[in-house]
Amino acid sequence: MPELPEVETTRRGIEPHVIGRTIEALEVYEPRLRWPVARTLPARLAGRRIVAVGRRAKYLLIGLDAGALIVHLGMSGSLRILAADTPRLRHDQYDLRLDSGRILRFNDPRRFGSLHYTDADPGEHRLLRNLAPEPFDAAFDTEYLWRITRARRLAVKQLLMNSRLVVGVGNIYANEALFRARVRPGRQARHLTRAEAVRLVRAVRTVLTQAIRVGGTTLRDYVGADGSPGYFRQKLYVYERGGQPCRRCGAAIRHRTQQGRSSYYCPCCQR
DNA sequence: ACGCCCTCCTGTTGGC
DNA sequence: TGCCAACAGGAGGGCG
Repeated sequence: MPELPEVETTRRGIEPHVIGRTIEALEVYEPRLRWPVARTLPARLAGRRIVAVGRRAKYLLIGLDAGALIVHLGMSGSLRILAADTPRLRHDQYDLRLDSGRILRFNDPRRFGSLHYTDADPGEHRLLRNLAPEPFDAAFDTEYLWRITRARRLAVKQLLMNSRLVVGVGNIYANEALFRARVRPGRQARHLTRAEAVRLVRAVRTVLTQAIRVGGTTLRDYVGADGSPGYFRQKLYVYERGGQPCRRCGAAIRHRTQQGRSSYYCPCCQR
């Protein structure tokens, strides 16, 4: 599912194809996404030039000469660069037609993705305003994690997946980071030790970095801008490995449902 | 303030 | 073999 590494891979993949290009048209085939795509969007975008492609948490920010697009891939979305005459497939939801003769095409079987336009600073948009610091920012350090875990009774995995506290980490990377930090997903945040906080900050960063390096994780739908899958699935230690031997110690990986989400951990390596 | 739960959606899977 | 229910999950919003 698109988490930070998949969004960053998409950002890097589309950037060279869209920077400096002018948007000829936005064609919306299915406006019923996570939030309805504004009917006024095509008129606003026609003729705008793309000047930057950024990312904040799991949001892609496409900077225009006036305003910006805020794109979310949801849980099954992907953005691809294609020739303008590429036949449409099932679940293609919108196309951004560029003056290069190519299109930026959004495909999303489950329609949890979204597309917004803002004429102000995207960071002030209601979707971005309350997000936690980026995992690679200096602000995301042991001190920060220590502070937000004190007095919190929620499970540390829920904390990692709460975008007001930590961004970019979804179910896959939360499980993987916790394995690397040797902390069980169900542990209460407030019971994290200082040493574990140090390891967890490091683990979040390294797992995201390593995933970005191989183009993210493809379970089913996700592909990068050129249509190629991510290869981090082969590097997973626990996710979707219930019952299989731990790659570190050989014990059977456990699976359990936590707040309706799958958690995986090694009963031997993780405390 | 905190934290749980619901909701959106559809392809896949597993059980009977 | 075929049908249907359960499941998966990002994340905002509602509620206790």
